[in-house]
Amino acid sequence: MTEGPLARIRIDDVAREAGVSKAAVSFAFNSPGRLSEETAARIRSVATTLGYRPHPVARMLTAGSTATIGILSPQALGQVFANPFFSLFAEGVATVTEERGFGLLFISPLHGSLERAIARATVDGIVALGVDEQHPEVEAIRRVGLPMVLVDAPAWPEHGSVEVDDEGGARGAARHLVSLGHRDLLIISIEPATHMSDVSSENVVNRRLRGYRAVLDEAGIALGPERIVVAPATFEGGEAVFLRAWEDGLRPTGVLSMSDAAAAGVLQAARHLGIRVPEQLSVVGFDDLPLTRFTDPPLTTVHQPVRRKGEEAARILLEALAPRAGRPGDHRILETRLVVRRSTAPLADHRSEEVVAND
Amino acid sequence: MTEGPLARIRIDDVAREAGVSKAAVSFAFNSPGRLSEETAARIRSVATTLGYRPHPVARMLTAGSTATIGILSPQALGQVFANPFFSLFAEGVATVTEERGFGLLFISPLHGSLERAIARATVDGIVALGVDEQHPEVEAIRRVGLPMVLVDAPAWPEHGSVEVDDEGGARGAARHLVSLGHRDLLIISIEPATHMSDVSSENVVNRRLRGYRAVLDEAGIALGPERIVVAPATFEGGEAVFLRAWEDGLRPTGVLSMSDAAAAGVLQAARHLGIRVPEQLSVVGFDDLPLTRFTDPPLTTVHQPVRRKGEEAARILLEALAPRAGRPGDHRILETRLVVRRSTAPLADHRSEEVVAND
DNA sequence: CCGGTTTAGCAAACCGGTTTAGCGAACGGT
DNA sequence: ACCGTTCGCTAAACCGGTTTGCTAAACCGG
Repeated sequence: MTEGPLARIRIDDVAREAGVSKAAVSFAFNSPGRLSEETAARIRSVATTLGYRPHPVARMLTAGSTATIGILSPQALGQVFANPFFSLFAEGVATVTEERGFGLLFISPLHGSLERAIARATVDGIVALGVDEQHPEVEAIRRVGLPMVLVDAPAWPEHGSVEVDDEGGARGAARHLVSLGHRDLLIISIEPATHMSDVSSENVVNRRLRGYRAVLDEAGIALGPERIVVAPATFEGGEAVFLRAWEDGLRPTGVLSMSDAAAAGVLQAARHLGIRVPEQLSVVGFDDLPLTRFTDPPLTTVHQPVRRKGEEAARILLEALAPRAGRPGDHRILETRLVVRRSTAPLADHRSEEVVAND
Repeated sequence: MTEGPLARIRIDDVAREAGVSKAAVSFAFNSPGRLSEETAARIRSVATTLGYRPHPVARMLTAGSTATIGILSPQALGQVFANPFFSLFAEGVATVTEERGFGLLFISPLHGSLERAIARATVDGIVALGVDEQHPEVEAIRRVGLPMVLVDAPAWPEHGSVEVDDEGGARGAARHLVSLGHRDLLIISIEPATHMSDVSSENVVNRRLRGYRAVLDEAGIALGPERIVVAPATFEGGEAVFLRAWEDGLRPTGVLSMSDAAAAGVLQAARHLGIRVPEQLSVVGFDDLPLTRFTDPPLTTVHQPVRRKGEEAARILLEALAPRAGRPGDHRILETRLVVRRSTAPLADHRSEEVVAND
């Protein structure tokens, strides 16, 4: 494939060929002022004809920095990239790291051990998604002395954090359905183990649930356990769980899904059952991922600024690495907002009765 | 944010604390056999209480390898992650690198220069997407002496490559529509500059176009230039370009799109125009990305094994890094196949006439 | 009790660069 | 003609580990 014999050109090779010391070669690139213009030019020309590139690892070692930051997630990378939420988040992180000239390394469990992966990672700092204070990994990172920013985890003095108002968003979604007259709802939660819409599952799920519940309680709507079902945050997951609920005799007029993908699956299930959306069933998703543009009808959902979350996390981290004047806070809480599209509509009266009867 | 004062623990600190030489400390971790079990244990315990982690960069320098591979793409990372094709590809690469204990670094132009980014990348090898032999970057990589695998680029002795039978896939798509009786077609090509479904645009686009054309020529179907339109590989792009074609008076009964996203946009445009799919319009996409699960109706499309493309690329690269017995070939060509779903149907006769009239 | 082998651990070289300290030659001023 | 700078470059230390070569002590059998 590529050459084996052709050994890499080292700085000494260039020095010898140009008849100077290796220090001179280094100067020729990094502090040309310390050499006569003539010699500097000669050295550079020798270097190019030899095809010399300074060894990045050696350079890192002396520089004491890697100019790279890591994105850490506790799942296997295969799962991570399958998750559109993550892609969007990474997009945000990448935009700012790239602009600042930083590389991006993905850190995931190596042979099952995140700790090992962290120890081996050549990064200046870490953006962690889906871990919170409790996770032992966080302690591991701190021990190594790496700056980090936790996403979707509560603030903490020792590191930066970026959060989103999940609870408020959930309240908005629930309020929307309630104000449309819906009282018979199905909540689709996210299964922790698999592909997650949002990775720091437990907390995010709880916060959203709290939001839904607050509004429903206030509206006097009972929320029995059979009304809260769990599904992986996938198209298939949402489809299956809604079909099952239907078979179980539930006849909700509104669905609150914690993930867009599952919401899209519900749309599909409804179509299959001959239920018209939004006339007979209202569906609200969560996250406002790009996939909402492909659904029919377009999905009403809770928008959260996923890309900006990535941007903010990266910004806070880079700020911590190279503190400058007027540094913004280490902790950010970003807003969520309901985006009403066409998968929700007022409760039709004739159905309302049927529903009550069913209740 | 994180502590500044707390300097990183070095190997000398451990050595001093344990009352041994730094060589001994190194042995305690890497060749425990060279130390008495007792001392080795003592050293390790001192190391853990001190929180010592060997500096990964220093270790790389002596090891002569980074245990990391790079994914290179000529676009900005922001665009890269926005591209579901890429996510899927990365998923494949990540799966095998992770399994083999390798890290994954994303390489993209730094301040506009891919060369610079390559020179700085601490990787043992590179999987390159969207570049071909002509690109000067490829030459740059070779100069640095890094093994690489080119994806969607023709085979070449010096490096590995993974391709897909784009032309055959396109033929399959065209044949499908022709055999359903369609003779009035619209081809939606991919705009090179923006978010691309497939990144090595020029070649991929040409290969697919060649495939479409071969079948249509054979069937005696004229393909005037007004029948080939270009759009970014996005939902909006497909939507807009179809609406424009319609306004221009074109009344195709079948659409061959080189990207799934644009095909989904066509579905949306058709809905907007009151055209029923597939009864009045057949649409075929390309790539078979996950988004096809969200469209209504489900999209007929040309499947290509994107994830496997990533897997194969990574495998070939790792094989080149650590050659083992029975190494598989350096070049792979993967198959494509038509997946017929519900966005295509036989041409209805009454429309056939209207179409001919229109031609 | 002695020579030979093993064992345990150390000092130093090395990986490939950057950076500091310093040295000889050219230069300028008087 | 002499002294103090400045200029241009080099030697050596350093970054933080790993690895090689070696030595001193312990161990062994005869």
